[in-house]
Amino acid sequence: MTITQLYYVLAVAEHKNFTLAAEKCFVTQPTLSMQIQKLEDELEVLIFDRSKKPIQLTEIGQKIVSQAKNIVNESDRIKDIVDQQKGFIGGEFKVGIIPTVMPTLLPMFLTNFVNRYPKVNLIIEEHNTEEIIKRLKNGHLDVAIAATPLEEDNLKEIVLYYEPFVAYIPENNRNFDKTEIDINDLDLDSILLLQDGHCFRDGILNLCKNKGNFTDTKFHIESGSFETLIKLADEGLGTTLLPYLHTLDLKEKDKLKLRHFKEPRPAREVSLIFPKSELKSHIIEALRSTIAGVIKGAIAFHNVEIISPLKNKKGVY
Amino acid sequence: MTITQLYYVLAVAEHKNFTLAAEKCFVTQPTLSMQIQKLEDELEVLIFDRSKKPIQLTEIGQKIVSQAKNIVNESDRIKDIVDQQKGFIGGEFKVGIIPTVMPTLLPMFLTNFVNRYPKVNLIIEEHNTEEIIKRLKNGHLDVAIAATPLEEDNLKEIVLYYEPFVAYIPENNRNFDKTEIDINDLDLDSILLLQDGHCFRDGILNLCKNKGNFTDTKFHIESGSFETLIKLADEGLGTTLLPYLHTLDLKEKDKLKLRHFKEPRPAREVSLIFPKSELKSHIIEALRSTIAGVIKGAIAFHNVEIISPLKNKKGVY
DNA sequence: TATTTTTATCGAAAATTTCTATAAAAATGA
DNA sequence: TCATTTTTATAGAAATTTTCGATAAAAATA
Repeated sequence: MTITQLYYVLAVAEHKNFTLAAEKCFVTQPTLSMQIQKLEDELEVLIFDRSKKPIQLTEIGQKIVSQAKNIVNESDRIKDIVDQQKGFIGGEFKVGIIPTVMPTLLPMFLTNFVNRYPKVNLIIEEHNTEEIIKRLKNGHLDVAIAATPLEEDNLKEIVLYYEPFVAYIPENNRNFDKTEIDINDLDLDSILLLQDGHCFRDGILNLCKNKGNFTDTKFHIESGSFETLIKLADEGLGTTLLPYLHTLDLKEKDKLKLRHFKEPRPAREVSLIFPKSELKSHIIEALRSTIAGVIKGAIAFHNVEIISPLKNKKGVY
Repeated sequence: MTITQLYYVLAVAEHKNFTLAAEKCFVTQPTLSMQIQKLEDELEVLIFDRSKKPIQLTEIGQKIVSQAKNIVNESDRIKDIVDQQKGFIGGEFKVGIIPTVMPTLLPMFLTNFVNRYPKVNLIIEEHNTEEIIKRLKNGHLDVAIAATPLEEDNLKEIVLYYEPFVAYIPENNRNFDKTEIDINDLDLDSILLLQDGHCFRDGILNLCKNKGNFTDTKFHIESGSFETLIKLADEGLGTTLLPYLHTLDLKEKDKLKLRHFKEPRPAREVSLIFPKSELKSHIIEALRSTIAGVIKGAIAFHNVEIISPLKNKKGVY
């Protein structure tokens, strides 16, 4: 059994087609067919059911593929280990970002980073927090950007910045006339939230719980994007909370509906998260310093007391 | 990079000698030398420092070896997965056993098992509970026999038997004349115990704690074997507790010093422990049924109320 | 310094992987 | 249904890789 054979198996498992898989592996179809046959002979099992179209994995084939992924993954890491030791900043680098951070943060650092580290092949993926944790742990992501603290075993967190929440209050709302707003002013039943799984929502709910005024009311109107929430709020369906960076993109007339919170301001902690093994620590540090550089100009609320929703934790940002 | 090359690296790392490593791999020394050079060329690092005698791993070499172990381990599992699917009972099977179970249980089932499953290459290792958990999780053991419950993530437990504790009371002790003994009769300060790390000791301490009369006294006399404890007890240094199976091997005159407990009897739960992935479930079941068969005759206290020390759990054994 | 032990290098032999060409089988479409 | 297309398997040759035996070079030992 060779690692190459396992690669070939994974390619066929993915594309369900020997010819296509061979192309992706940059070999001819007979080469790939023979190598897979050799492996099947050695293990004395059929990995693929070739009678089905498209080709299917056999029961045992599924288990073999799953283990083959492990092996190929682990063997790819050898290269990473060597790069790490050499301090080489380059190679494939997979970054996971949560949806509520992606559109605002990514454009701020992307160009900067790829110019500074041209040898890094950056792969950005959007996932929710749960998926991000899973992928960091199984090695499908090298690093992630998400709301913290997560306090997950084997994962390390480095805070990038604290992003305050800003209330978006439509004109007909009773709080519209206030210049600054307090958390307790908000009617929790009418806060519009993001759908489950988005950590930003978790953040807000925890915040409310921590303030001791969280009621178990069901929020029937939930959306996956702030754009929708803003429109719903404008329709008079309630208020919503926006992370500060999102408010920068609002239309001028919508910006008039923003109300900052009184101190301690609710904020979310946004961090770099990565496996404790720190396999790509040099690239991670490169990413951290790039983001730190661009964020400094954008979030200028230094030394203001804030309160982080996920941990009711006070800090200075 | 090939799995074979990684095997070769591991062999040299183990034997610190190319010639010897080549022998163990059943290839000639030039073959092994060249393959390792090829890998070093591909990774562009030196794995071994050949200037030192005996040969040493470089810093990066250590990391590569550690990862190579992973990869080789994971690739060996492919064979296990196939065997598992086929229901084949054979191949390498590593069993870990704690020291306080090893000498009594192993002789009872070993011959029986190897006769019944001649294709299994049984490898027995003695480790303490902590080490066993580690090795089950990293794949160095297929199954283990230890005192339970452990309640470890990713490990499954199947109870083999409940083994009562029997008090060993020297003649000069105030409890010697009792025919049956109660847990509360024992003077905790003078119970002789096994040294730390042996789960049997943990078992007794928990038992005492559960009975609510555990004092934080330091036990200055601690030993690694029951034989020593018995001798110490005979010297008048206190009493000790023995697992039932150990009492069967005592000399006749020492058996006179044994006192069984009143119900509910203190007992330890001895279980098979294995990864939830159940890679070798057929062999594990074969082992379980073999042990169950021989233990039935040995521990004949069925339907007697017992109390298990690790969980203050009552059950019938 | 001679001897032994150990590792590296060389060229040939053996084994393997891959390729091209083509056959066989299956799916598609008129 | 039958020709056409698509897909996989097979065969033999070429290329590559792995291994070996012989031996050189280097290091350790006596």
